[in-house]
Amino acid sequence: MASHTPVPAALDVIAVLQALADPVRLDLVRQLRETDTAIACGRFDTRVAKSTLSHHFKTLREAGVIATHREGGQALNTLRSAELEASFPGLLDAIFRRAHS
Amino acid sequence: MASHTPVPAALDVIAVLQALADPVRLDLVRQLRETDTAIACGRFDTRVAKSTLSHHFKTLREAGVIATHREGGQALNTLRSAELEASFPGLLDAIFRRAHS
DNA sequence: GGCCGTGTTCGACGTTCATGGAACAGCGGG
DNA sequence: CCCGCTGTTCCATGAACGTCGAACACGGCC
Repeated sequence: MASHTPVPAALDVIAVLQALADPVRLDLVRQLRETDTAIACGRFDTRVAKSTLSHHFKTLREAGVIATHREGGQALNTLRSAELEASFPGLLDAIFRRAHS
Repeated sequence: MASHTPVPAALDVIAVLQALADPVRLDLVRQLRETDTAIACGRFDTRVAKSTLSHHFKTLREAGVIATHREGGQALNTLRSAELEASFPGLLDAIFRRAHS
């Protein structure tokens, strides 16, 4: 299951930065941030294989950047904005203010 | 030479995040940020070998996070705070507000 | 039950990376 | 001139990473 990955107790700076320091993952986070609604794994705009996508989601989940909850047949992903803002206020703002591509 | 590495024209988000997403490098940046003065490569508080340290400095330099200028017998490193703030305002603040090595 | 859509897991492959030792270059001081 | 200090480069090694295809698990739906 997707929710099998435990949510980290405290957000680790290195883990979060490593999770965001990848073009594909940063783009996923960007899409989550733009819509601000839960997005199923298969609905993202990306060119990588679905197994690769699943791996990236796992990385983001383990870093505490996103949360995944099953609903119906699909896994809905949400950005953990509140937790990120609590640990690193302004981080995503700083990254995406100029982050294109 | 240290100054042989050209300063990147525009700061790349991925490169900056990758540069900061390493415990050793993040600690180097933290030390530079705390003192806010130029620090020679050998003056940093770290446990890695000097060749490893040189490699990390190269990474930080190529990402545009730090600048190195030779003076006397040693290479003085400075944090490129202005450029970082211009490209990603509040990034370092967000990272180090809670980043306790 | 059988099928299909959705995600995850499992190798596997190639690349990148962090690390350290050794050798080298530049520079200053005796 | 030679020695010591500082930092870089070269090479090697082991680990981690990104990528994909195939196989599997789960849940609706006909």
